[in-house]
Amino acid sequence: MPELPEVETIVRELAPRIIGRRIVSVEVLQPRITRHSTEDITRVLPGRRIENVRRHGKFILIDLDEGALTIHLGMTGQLLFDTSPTPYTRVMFTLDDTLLLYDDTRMFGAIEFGSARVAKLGPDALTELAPEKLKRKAHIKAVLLNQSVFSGIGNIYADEALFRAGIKPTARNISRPRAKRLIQVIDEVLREAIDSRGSSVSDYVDTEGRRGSFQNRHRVYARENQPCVTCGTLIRKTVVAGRGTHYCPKCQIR
DNA sequence: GTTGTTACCTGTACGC
DNA sequence: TGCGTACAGGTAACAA
Repeated sequence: MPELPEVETIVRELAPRIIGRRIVSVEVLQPRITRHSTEDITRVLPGRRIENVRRHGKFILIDLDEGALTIHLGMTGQLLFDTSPTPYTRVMFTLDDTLLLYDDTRMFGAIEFGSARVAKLGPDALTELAPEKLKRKAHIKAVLLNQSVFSGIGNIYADEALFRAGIKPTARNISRPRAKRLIQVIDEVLREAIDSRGSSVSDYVDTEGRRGSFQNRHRVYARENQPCVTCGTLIRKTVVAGRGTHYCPKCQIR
C-alpha cells in the first residue's frame, strides 16, 4: 500500500521520464478512477506539457503548463511505463513517445484534474511538524492517520513510528516531550523507508515494477506473535481507528 | 469542530 | 477441487 515513502520513490522515478513531455491522449477505462475530477481528463489533458512532478503526503501532483493533475494511488494503484495493459489497467496516458499506465486492482485510487483535495491536507509529514498538533483526544494512532493533521502517514508507518517512540497506539493527549519524540521518529522512519525504496507488503511496485525492501526492516507491522526486537515479548495485533494495529505490550506504554 | 464508524473494492487466505 | 467467508486499508461520507 503506497504511503509517503512509496509515493516519494515513484515521484523520483517519474520526474526524469515525464517532465518536459507533452500529453498526446488519455484513455479512461474505468470511470470510477476519475470520480473526484470536475473536468473530463480525456478532453482537458491532451496537448498540455508536463512542467513538474511533486508529492504532498500520499498525493502525486503533476504540474502542467496550464493546471495540474492529481493522482492518488489508493491501496493498489501503480504507475507503469511501457507495459502491456492488464485487466486492471484503469487509465492510459500516451505521452510523446511513452505510454504510462495506471493500474489499480481495488480501485481505491483516484485521478483528477486540479488539486482541490490536496489543498485540504495538513502539512507533509516530512516537513517540520508542530508537536502541539498531536495533542488531541483521539487515539494517537487515529491522529497519525488523519491526513488533515499532517499528511503522508498510513497504517504501516504509524505502527512503526509508535513502536520506535514507545507509545501505545491507544494513547490520548500525549505530552509535548512525547510528541516531540514521536515527530522525530516519524521523520527517521520515513527517511529510512525512502532509502529502502518503500515497503512492499501487498502489491506495491515502483514504475519499473520493482519492489521496495523496507518491509524487511519492520519491527512491529505484520509481526504479530513474533518476538519484539527489543524485549522479546510477543508482538500483539489489535484494531485501533478501524485498522489492524501492531504493538509491543511491554515497550509501548501510555 | 472533533471523533468514531461504515462503505467502497477485489485478491488472498482459510476453513469446510 | 470448489465454495463461502473474513480480511487487508486508502479516503469520503455520515452519525453522534
